[in-house]
Amino acid sequence: MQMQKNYDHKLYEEEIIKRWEEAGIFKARNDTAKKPFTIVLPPPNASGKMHTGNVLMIAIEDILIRWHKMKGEETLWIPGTDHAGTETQITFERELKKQGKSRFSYNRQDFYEEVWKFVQANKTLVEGQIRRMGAGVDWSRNKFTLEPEVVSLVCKTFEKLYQDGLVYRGDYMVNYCPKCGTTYADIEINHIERVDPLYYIKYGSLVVATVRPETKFGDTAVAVNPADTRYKDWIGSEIEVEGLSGKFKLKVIGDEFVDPKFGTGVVKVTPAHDPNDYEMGKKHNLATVKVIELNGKLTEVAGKYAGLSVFTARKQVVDDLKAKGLIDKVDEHYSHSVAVCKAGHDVEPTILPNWFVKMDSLRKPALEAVKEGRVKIYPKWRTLTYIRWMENIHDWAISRQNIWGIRIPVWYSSKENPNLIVSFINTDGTVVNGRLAELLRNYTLEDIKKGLQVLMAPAESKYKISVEKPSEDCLQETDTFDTWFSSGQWPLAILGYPESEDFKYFYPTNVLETGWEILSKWVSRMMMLGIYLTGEPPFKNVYLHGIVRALDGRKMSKSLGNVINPEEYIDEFGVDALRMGLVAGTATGKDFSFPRDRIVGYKKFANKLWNVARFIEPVLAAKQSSDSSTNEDDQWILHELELVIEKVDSSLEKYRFAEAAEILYEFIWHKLADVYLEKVKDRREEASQTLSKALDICLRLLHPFMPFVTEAVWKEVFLDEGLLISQEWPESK
RNA sequence: GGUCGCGUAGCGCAGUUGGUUAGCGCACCGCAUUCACAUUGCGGGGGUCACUGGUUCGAAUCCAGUCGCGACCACCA
Repeated sequence: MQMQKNYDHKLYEEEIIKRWEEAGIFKARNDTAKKPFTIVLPPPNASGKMHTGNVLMIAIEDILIRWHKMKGEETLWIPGTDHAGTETQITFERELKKQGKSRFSYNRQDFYEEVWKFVQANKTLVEGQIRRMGAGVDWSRNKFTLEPEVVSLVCKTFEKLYQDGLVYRGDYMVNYCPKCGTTYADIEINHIERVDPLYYIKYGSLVVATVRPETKFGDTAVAVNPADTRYKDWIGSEIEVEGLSGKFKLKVIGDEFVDPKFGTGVVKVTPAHDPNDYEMGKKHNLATVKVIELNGKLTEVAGKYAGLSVFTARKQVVDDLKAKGLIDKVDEHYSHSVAVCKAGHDVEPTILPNWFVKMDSLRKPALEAVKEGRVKIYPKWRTLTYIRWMENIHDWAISRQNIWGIRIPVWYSSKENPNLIVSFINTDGTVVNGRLAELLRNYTLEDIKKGLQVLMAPAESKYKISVEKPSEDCLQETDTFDTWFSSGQWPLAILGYPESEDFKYFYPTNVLETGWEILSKWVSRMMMLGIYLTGEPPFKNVYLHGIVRALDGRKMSKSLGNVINPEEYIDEFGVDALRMGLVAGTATGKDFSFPRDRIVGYKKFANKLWNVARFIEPVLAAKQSSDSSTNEDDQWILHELELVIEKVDSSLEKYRFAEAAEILYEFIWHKLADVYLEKVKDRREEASQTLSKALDICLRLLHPFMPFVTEAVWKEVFLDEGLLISQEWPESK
């Protein structure tokens, strides 16, 4: 059948995917005679659609997989999706709000099941998109992070960490968001610049400057810099302060932390609600007085302000201080950075018992593996980012006050812990909360368990860590694991650690390819947990791609309205062009703007290749090549072809994908088509062998980059040879 | 504040350990047009490689500083 004049991607993409699937090309076997090559696909969130970053990620990983497969290795690329705890829950709760409901309308169990249903639909969508990209993943090994085997591994790891003394429950200063009802890890918090009034408040004969006057009820000292001559003599003394509810006394402490240049050089110390004050409090043995409740309201220590929200209280406190003449002055234009959560709410530094993993012993081998070059990071300069992060890491809070996630396997005996604070939905549908001991007078433990929403265990609670429920009188912790705690074990979970054949054959994986922005959040955690459990880093190489920004060069965001939907580009230009354009868009792993021009260019390139084949195919079909001979033109193009094979190989070995793409583009278009094809027009049949060889090798080399058009052309020209993906990678001499 | 990076043609970028006339895509200008492809071909214009100084026979490339930009991390009551 004659080839059409132009290549139309829409006619081929779906059909080619089916041919790969039917041939079972990407289903990996544990073939010990072959060298394994493994990539774990960074699991996209199951809560949304694929974005341009995912496209780039899939494109690069598919290049590696197809390249190694053609080189004869046993390749395995495992797909999966992530439950993305906080993010998914926020998305789902937004949906609930539209129906006039919230997570407090459900007990824990029912809520979890509702989110599960919500996620299933999106998960199917994302999986369909990965498939449409032509990704050579092994769907038979597909996993979701909340499947039983994964949950079981994650819980066992937690138990093991605890047995090794690496888990503790501690009072800790956390970033607590009263609106989200959850704590956030430091790395999840954003700091934004904002202008707020800075109040200068009279503290006896001293004046302190603060943006948070409402926390004054929790002050347990004032601090000055020991080198500050103005206040040196005050250190160690006690000052009497006229407050809103009478006089009180405060110690004056000296601490290097205080910046003499800020405000008056005197700082009020509130250990319960400020991370630095917390540190100072520990150092100077100060009492910790809680002013703000977990619901964001002031506690009884605030006297008449108790029960008010932070902002209301601040306003009233300031008004009352003014009325009493206790405000010295107000700087209305004080610009400072404020910690905000993912949803943009102000974060309340709060003391809350949480589960922590000690980092000290875990980070050491993970740092050394990179420093000693056993794990290589590309581009090389990102190595520094990793090393700096690992050197400065502190203990990791792994508990989240989220429902959507893996529930922490910790148990509190109802008999031993009368002070547990419990919320549950009663059999009549009302929400009841209070101290467990009191609730048990009116309700049965069974009813509480059944309707359980949240429990909060005070610091002194007795607990048991166990994957299995220890006894019937126990309530399970309602916190879940930080998503990064489970995804930090993803390479192990997905390979069936510790017993499976897959794990024994395919671990450690060869390349971990992901965006550099999760180097610290994800890559470092996989390193630590992977080494901790197996003694070996989970991957040998890390390739970090840049972030794809919008056409205007800015970060894509819904609010800017500049988000690019990859599917539109797939429709218009084809998967090959989109993939190749993105891969060629940046050579250094830097962030880059969505390279629309290149995508257009590679669509034309696909057509160019198609027409090169249209030129060559009739020559080969005539099969009169017995009288073929070579002249200097043939020798020239064959020589150039050798160079291309070498260059593409060496570029790929160095993870220089854009370079390899440009080499192929340049050769096929400007040497093979523009020069060589023009020259042989008068002696086509004589050159048929050279033409055949050139096309054959070009298709093989280009296949990992543009799998669809190459496979389509291959079928037109070399049908008898089977699928192109099953051919061997060209070796340079 | 700490760290990493960036500044090369109108725009978007490449330039590997310093080495002949600094490249690529898009855009622009001129010419060609049934012959594989107009999703085309041939030709062309356009750059003090941010600035200053240094190392060198030789610097876009190495070093120091200045200016401008970005990101990450940390954080100031």
